[in-house]
Amino acid sequence: MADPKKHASLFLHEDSLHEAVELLFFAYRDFTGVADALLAEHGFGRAHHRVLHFVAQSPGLSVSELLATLRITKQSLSRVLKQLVEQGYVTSKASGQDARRRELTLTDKGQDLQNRLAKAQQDLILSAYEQAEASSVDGFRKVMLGLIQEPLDRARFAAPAPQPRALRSKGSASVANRPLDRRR
Amino acid sequence: MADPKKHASLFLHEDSLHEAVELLFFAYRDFTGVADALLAEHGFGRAHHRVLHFVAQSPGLSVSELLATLRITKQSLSRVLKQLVEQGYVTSKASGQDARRRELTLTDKGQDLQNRLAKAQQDLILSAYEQAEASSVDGFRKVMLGLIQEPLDRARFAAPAPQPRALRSKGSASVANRPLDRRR
DNA sequence: TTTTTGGGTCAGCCATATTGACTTAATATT
DNA sequence: AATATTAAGTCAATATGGCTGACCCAAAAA
Repeated sequence: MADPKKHASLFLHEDSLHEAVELLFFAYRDFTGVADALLAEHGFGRAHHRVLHFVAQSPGLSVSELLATLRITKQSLSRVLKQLVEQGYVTSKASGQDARRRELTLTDKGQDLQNRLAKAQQDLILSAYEQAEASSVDGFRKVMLGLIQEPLDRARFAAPAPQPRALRSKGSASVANRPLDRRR
Repeated sequence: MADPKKHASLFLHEDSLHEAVELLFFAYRDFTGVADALLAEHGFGRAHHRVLHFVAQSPGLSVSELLATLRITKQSLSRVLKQLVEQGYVTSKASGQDARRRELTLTDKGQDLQNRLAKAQQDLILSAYEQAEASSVDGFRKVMLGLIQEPLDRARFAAPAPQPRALRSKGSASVANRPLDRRR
């Protein structure tokens, strides 16, 4: 709205706003769908998958950090987390610094399942990337980022275009290895 | 995988596969979130929203068509559909051609709610479009389309680049006005 | 006439979410 | 040292939105 020229060009795509609503519905339905069969084999659901994903990404994160990311209540998390811990997919050990905090990590068994779940979804994304042009990937990324409302969640994703060399470490230190935000 | 050159360029973006998984999670969470407050005011949930959306898009569609799109069972749909009909958001009348079929349409009340729900989500999408470059929208669209597994659902979206003139009618006959696929 | 189809319904189950209240242990504050 | 706050866990009750299985009815098709 701020830049009238920009808005004018977007006006041409007004139908595409409606279309985008459906694209999100169908794409997300199928994106989650590819992991469901695998989860069902283990008697798990999507809630378990989300826990595995975020624990895999930030090993050692605490229960309250996980709660903030998932945006569910402690009671809701406790049920699935308890199953994952009891069945040996996740370990929960008290922190050295603060013994109240429980640091969550995946066991080998948990990592193995998470790897297979991630592969199923990443294969789908790869095939979508292959069907589009290479330039589409960056556009996809920018629009998706714009859909994320919560600034803290948006901050999880490194800036794409303007990358100060100082911030790029040698390894592929993507967002995957950065600790979650610990601010209250 | 078929084209090794293409794959090589995608290889550079391997981290982006992992990133895309999270983008989908957060973007979809916030995308659905903007409609939730409005739905809650009416005592409805996302299931009601989906019915309103698809009935609005294809007025007169049948129950079985809606079931196929939503991929839920008749029993699951019946609960929410019954509420929507009883509370005067949706009408269900027997078809002239085939009296077994019930043709679903929105009442003015239903259309009004659907308009407000759509606006909330479309405002979010517009703001995401504005934050990205204009070229990003097409990339977003192509990748999202590639994520849709079901060919019938993918066919809902008109081809973007190669548009045979014969298929383009005069009005803005977007996907919104095309009847749903009636194949089994 | 018989079968199939579209739609509806009853009954029960499961997964995932919610709120509210409470406990425990550890850390922080005063 | 006493008190408050925090992180985590738990119990109980409730809601939503899925599911299966078993039916029924009426209309259309075979």
